[in-house]
Formats: sequence, structure tokens, C-alpha cells
Amino acid sequence: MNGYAPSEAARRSGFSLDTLRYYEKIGLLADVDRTAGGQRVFTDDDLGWLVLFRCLRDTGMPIAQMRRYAQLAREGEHTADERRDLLRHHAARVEEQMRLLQRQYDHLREKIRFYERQLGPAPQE
Amino acid sequence: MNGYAPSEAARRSGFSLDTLRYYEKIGLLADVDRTAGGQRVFTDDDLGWLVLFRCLRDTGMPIAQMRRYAQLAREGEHTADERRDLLRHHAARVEEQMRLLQRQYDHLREKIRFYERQLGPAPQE
DNA sequence: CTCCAACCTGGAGCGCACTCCAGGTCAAGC
DNA sequence: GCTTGACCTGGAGTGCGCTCCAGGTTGGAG
Repeated sequence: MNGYAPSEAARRSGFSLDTLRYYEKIGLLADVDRTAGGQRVFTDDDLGWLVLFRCLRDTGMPIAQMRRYAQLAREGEHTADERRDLLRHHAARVEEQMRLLQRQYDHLREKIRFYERQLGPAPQE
Repeated sequence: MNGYAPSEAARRSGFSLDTLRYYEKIGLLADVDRTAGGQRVFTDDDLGWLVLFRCLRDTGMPIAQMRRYAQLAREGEHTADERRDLLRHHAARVEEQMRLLQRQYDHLREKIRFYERQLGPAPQE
């Protein structure tokens, strides 16, 4: 079970065709296999990478950093420590992001309560 | 305790001077008071709005929507329902965002665990 | 063999949210 | 009164992450 057409890879990864091509163009996704005629054939491995990119992207990692991670992985096993540290560092930022989001969400709910109690449009009007 | 110089408003709100001017220019922040010479004087009320904008921005609300909210507030009390609904709707999107972030964070931690157990670079290579 | 939907390329364009700039004005301290 | 740093304006520029386009090629179905 290996070898997906571009549209299938897009469907499975949730990225658009243009985004898949873009990711390959900028060297985020390693060079994708091609048919004799030059059309892309995505492997399960490619799909695995896309799942990771989605995770990193959704948690706010800039593309430049994802590319760095991908390039380290291509360099081989000796970069494992650096990759782990990169992910740990990112995870710490995500934690901070989650705390901020929770804080601002609480603030938002507080504001909604003012409306629900019909106390008018709340302090800062 | 009212009337802040631009730099003071920037410091208190955490927005840059340029951003404060930008927010006023696009009609997000209502017209700010001026000295006779034309320099801005921010009120506590302006600061209150800025706190709200920071909350909404940090939770991912697009500027266009913040502007809509601000304009409704300026129209008066009869828009309170619409404002409340706008905030509720936004809160629901924030909840979704928090769930996604948590899910991807868990995924990320899982990946980090692979590195920590020295099992190599994990499934998706 | 023909058709046509899916695919290819390089490069331009877009939407967002600022950010910076030039060239000038204001106002507080000496 | 002079200096100087903070401030003003309109408008151009930036960075990110795509997204779209024109013009051409491929390849599976019928």
C-alpha cells in the first residue's frame, strides 16, 4: 500500500495540491518520486512527514524551523539529539501558547457573562 | 488618572506605537483625543479597548471582526445582543482551537518520547 | 486512438497585520 | 529662545504562507 497520486495525498494530508508542491519546492518535503512522465507519486513516508508538518504547523512552528528539522533528519542519526531539543523547545513554546490562550479565553468568557447578565456592554465599552 | 502619552499607551498595552496609529487609522480604535498641537492623548477608556483587542487578537480574531465589534459598540446599546453573539461565536472557535492545540501538543510530546527512549527518530523518520 | 481530467512548471499575486520611512511639527527642559 | 526627543502624516515596504495563473503535458477510460 504505497504510492499516492497528488490528489490523494492532498486528501489524506489535508494540504492543498499547491501547498504540497510549495513544500517540495522550498525543500520542506524531500524530493517526491515521479512517474516516467514527471507526475508526483507520494509514499507512505511522505504522508508521515505531512502528518508531522501538520502537527508542527498547527502548533505555530514557522516553516523555516520545520525545514531545519527535516534537513537534520535527512542528515542522519547523529542529529537525533538536536532534533529532540528542537522539538522540546517547540513544545515549551506551545505550552506557553496554551497558557496564554486559556488566559485570554477566560477573559473572553468573563466579558460574555457581562452581556448575559444584561449589565450592559461591560466596563471598557 | 487619565490621559496617556503615546509611548505610555504603547507600554501599557503592549502594542507598538505604529500599531496604535494603525488601529486608529483603520477605525478599530475610535478617534483618539489630541493636544492642541495634534499629538495623541490616550484615555483609560482607550486602554480598556486595547486590552480587549489584545484578548481578541491573541485568540485569533481577525481585525475585520474586531472592527465590526467596535463599530457595533459605538452604535449603542441596541447592538448588545449582536455583540454578545459575536463574542460567543468567537469563544466557540477558540474552544475548537484549544482542542486542536491540545491534540497536536499530545502528538508532539509523543514524538519527543520516541527520542527520549532512544528508539531512533520515530516512525515517520 | 482520442479525449479530458489531472497533472506539470515558473513565476506572479494575494491577504494579513503590521512596520518602516521621509520629511516635517511639537513641547518640555535648560 | 533653543535644543532635542517624542511625535505627526501619508504612503511604501515587509514577511509569511500560501494561492493562482498561463500555457503546456500526461495517462487512464472508452
